[in-house]
Amino acid sequence: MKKATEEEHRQCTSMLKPVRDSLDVLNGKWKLPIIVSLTFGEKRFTDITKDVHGITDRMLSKELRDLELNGLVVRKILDGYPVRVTYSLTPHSKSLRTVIDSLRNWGILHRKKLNEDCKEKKSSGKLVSK
Amino acid sequence: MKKATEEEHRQCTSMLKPVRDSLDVLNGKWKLPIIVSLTFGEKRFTDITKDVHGITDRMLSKELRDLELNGLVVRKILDGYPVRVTYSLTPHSKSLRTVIDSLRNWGILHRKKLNEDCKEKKSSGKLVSK
DNA sequence: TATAGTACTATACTAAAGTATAGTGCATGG
DNA sequence: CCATGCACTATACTTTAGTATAGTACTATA
Repeated sequence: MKKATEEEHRQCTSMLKPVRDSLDVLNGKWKLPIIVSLTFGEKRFTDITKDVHGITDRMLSKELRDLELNGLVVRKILDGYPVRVTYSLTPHSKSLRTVIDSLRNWGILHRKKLNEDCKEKKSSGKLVSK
Repeated sequence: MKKATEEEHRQCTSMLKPVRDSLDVLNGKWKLPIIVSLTFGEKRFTDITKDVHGITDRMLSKELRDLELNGLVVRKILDGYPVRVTYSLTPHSKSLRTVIDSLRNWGILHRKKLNEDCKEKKSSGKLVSK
């Protein structure tokens, strides 16, 4: 039995490593939302601002830089009179699709769950969430 | 074309909402790692500490409370001489499995990608990550 | 008797994430 | 000529996340 738990621990560690690698790159409130916005195609700075409700210019600017450094986003400058800049996903960041889909599905499930729980104990009014 | 972008914007928003719901619940450096640890079965406080490398007692204690409030973790007290406490996943948090798997797979992929990029420009030595 | 384990909490702190507000330079539209 | 849009940057700030260290009350073990 002692042996089994140690084996479990090893398994757990090897499962955790790549999960944490992902979390390191995708951390924070905004990176995934920005990527979701860009899954709908190349966009400009202000377009992303409009999609990702509540983000400030400063944050968007910073997060785009981070994502570019990590090879998830490409920045293209189109010269013209008002210089235009577009952002788009790299093939690599397109592989995040399954991550995003699973988060999206879970989000839907979780909200449904909260509603159900809410109905059960209607009076208590707890919603929790965070 | 104007119409199409507005339609896209609506689509994007409705995709983003549940993704952000998930992120709100799973935010931070530790929640998913803790859940991963518990996917291997009921565990005690110190066992989780050992699995989730680097977490402090304070953080673990706080995050477990958060997760319990959100209905993702159950705390059981087994009375005995040294009082023992165990934590386990709820059926609801077991539905996070696909989220975790996708993050894990992407983490593996991303690390592979970094290594490849590193080989290409061997001299430059950039690894970036964060 | 001393040490270590169990499941934490308390206090104090630093660092990182995020917000608020304003400003820049250039161009077009009314 | 004034306002607005574009793609940002700068400054200053607050909030949250996370770290470090210590301590508690109890028990079992050496």
